[in-house]
Amino acid sequence: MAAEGFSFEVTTRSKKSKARCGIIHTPHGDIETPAFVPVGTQASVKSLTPDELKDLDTHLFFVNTYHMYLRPGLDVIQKAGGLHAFMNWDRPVITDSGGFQIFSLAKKQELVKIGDDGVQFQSHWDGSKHIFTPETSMEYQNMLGSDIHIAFDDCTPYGVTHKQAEKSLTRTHEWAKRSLDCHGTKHALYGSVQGSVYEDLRKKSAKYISSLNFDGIAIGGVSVGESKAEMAQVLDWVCPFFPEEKPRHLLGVGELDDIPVLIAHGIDTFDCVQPTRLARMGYLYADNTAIDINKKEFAPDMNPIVDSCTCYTCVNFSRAYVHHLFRVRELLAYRLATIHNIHYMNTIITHIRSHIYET
RNA sequence: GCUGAGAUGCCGGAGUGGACAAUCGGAGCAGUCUGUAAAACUGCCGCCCGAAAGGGCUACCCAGGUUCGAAUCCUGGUCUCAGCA
Repeated sequence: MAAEGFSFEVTTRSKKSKARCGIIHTPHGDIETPAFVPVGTQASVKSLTPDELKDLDTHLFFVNTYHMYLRPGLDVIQKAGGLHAFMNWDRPVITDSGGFQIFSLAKKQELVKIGDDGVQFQSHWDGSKHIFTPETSMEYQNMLGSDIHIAFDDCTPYGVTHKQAEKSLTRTHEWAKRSLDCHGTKHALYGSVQGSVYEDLRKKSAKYISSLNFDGIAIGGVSVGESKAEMAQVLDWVCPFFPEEKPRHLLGVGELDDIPVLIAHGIDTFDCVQPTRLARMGYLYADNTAIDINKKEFAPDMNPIVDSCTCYTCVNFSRAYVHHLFRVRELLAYRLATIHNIHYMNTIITHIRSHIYET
């Protein structure tokens, strides 16, 4: 039984690779795949308005349940009429389960305690303690009303032993089952594949998650410190097990050079902080790399960031101007940079899509 | 002109006899960033040698002096600011 109003169709398959084009249908509209999914952790893709996101041809973005739960609080979002109404975004939204924060908050400080039943978080705002379980994560995501939910999982850091990864994976699988059991069909739910960099665990996980009645597959536990070769290998192991008719989301990946690789593996959507974060640091995509617009050499440079780029930033402003804005820390800098980087990402993907159509 | 305050590295600004090449900001320079505690973080930041440890040199307005030792104390300059005439 599929989630209400949710379906996926593959429209084209590449003959050269596992790449495919498709459409994810959701109650808030369609998502053409492959697609880059910008991250808007706290119900905002930093510095952009929803209208700007739409103009960039973004159809789906990523919000974090843990962050929404802490602030503004789910009661506020419910009062607003759900996440979509709260943010004034009428296109689809995908929410994270909170699973990644186990990894992320534990990395720097001990803000997290993991047990088999669930996880105790200490709020990064005020230190107050909160418990997330598969059941509460599903409940919270339902309260948010996002279109795609992710099962509660345990993301292992790079360097864990096989034994640790196995223990964590067992937990993730139990949590996957529990997530599914209590979730309902009002929204789509993706199961999360883990297993670190171990072939047997990854394959086991891919097989298991594929066997359950999820609406889609999420691959987690990558881009946590392993090499790009290792990441590609994980995709090699895992992707053949996935049902063709289900969409696959790769969690947290999306550096420029990752894109062709992940698409060739048959990934349909992928989210990543990198393009928007780099933008805010002044790193702007150009010629398949990023230029640091803060550098002095750009001070008198009257060219656009990228000559051929048709984004709002490149059409209207020079490198010199964007350089200036960053140097004096004007807020417009972050916005113009973010617009450019998302546009750049989307342009690359559109290009790859058309390539898949042709082959 | 009188009275008072002060002059510190690119800038702001600590330090008021040894632990000072000099706290801390800012600027500058370099680097990091992949399900965002990120408009963040890290390093360098007098000159020379060294990968580093470390060593050498020149330094806290100028000129003298006291002292084993001075950015710090004394004398005399120069300049700046505030108040009063």
